[in-house]
Amino acid sequence: MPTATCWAKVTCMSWHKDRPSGRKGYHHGNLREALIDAALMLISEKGPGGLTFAEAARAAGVSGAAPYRHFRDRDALMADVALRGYAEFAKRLAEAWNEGGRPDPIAAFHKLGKAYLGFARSEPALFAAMFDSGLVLADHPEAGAAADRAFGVLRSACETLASTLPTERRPPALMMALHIWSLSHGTAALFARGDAARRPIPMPAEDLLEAAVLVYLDGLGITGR
Amino acid sequence: MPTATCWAKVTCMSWHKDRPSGRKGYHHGNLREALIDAALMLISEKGPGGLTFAEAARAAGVSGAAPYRHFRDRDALMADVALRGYAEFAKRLAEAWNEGGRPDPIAAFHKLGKAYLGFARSEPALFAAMFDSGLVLADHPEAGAAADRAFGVLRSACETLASTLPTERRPPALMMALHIWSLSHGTAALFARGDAARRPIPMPAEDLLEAAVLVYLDGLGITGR
DNA sequence: TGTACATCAGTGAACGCGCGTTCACTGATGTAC
DNA sequence: TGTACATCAGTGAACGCGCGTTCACTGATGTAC
Repeated sequence: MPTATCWAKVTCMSWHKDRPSGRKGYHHGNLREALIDAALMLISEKGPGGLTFAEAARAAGVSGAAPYRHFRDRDALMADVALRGYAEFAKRLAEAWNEGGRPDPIAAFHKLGKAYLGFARSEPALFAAMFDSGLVLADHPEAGAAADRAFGVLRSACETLASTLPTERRPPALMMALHIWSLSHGTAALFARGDAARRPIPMPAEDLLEAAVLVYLDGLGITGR
Repeated sequence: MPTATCWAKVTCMSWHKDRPSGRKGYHHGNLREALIDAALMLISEKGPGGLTFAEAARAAGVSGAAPYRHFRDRDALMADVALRGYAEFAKRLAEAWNEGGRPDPIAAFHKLGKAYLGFARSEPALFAAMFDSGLVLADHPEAGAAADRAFGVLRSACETLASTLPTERRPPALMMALHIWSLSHGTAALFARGDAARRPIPMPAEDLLEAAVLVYLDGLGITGR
């Protein structure tokens, strides 16, 4: 499976069967995707601040005016990257939860956490666009909706786990989901992100998070036995 | 007590008794502090990417060349802001832990969490310089040392709490500290930060974090009774 | 099937702007005597 | 106490550069007939 970072490139190559090496002649063929791909490269190399319209155009091999056919401005490009990030994020979380779902919900819950960290590690540019770009989700409803979908996966997983407890000891699923999100996000942002801002720790971030989730679930009375 | 954001301004005003309204004549008197103060303002208004050498000079009321007397480049200025951020952060965490320390360590532990969130909320510019500026701590030993001091407070608090348990049920303090840091940082970065990137939730972030810490400590067998 | 035409996507030249950086300079401060 | 001088901190003009943005344009594509 291609990573999201190279997705646009792959898409560009396969967009038209007769255009296997990308561009041919006057028209680019798939500039929008190429710009997003360039944005990912720039963000992962220099951080969200390193994304400029001009350099994205250069990386895509077009003139500086061409991007205006596809994005209103730099912010619109960043928002589109973030939107794709949230969509891919939601997809991966849903896969992690659904695949290991039925037999053992606690194991699936741990897979969900690993998917969170795995996303931060393998897609640092998307992660940065989503969480470090200063983008205000309220200004970008589509991205906000994708983010809500991702959170929805987490929340329904928490509902499933909570429902294994008798009602009088059952925690609110929303609270539980916010707790797990905070824990996963803190671990990812501090110790698992795939860029230079990662802080080194003497154990895999996955182990750290799994231990924390175990302790937390234990505190709720969800022990897996 | 003045916030750190206005600290430089206060310092500038009181630096020389005979210079109550700041600058007087050719020399600025305290430009270094004024530049840091300007940097805080710019970061809180436009994010870490919005900090430029030129605009900081303008905000401090000096020519564009003046900052070079005090900082090698923009990065050095950002690093100094982050250093101050970590120092102030460590100080506030230590105060929170020490003030409510003796009688009830669990209450003090919750105060520590509130201090983390309070810092993110009241000093968004310092918080962004520390965690969202792309600064690599390994390149700035002083800032790294201040960050280590902050983490040290958390770690010794965890040691105190862990030592209330019998040795066979005692968790490693390092792991515990990393868990609490992840949880606090995730909550702060997602729900408590004092800028536009904060995500709205239907309860105070402090309550959310306190509940999570309670559950977590419960999971470790630290119940406060 | 061929041709005329509308539409689309990218060109390249141009402009203003703000940033980073250097430079010789100059006003203020402090200190040696 | 006064004076000469070294040092320091900031000036302002200058330069190159890259970015954002607009514009009339042009080559390619698709479609009506």
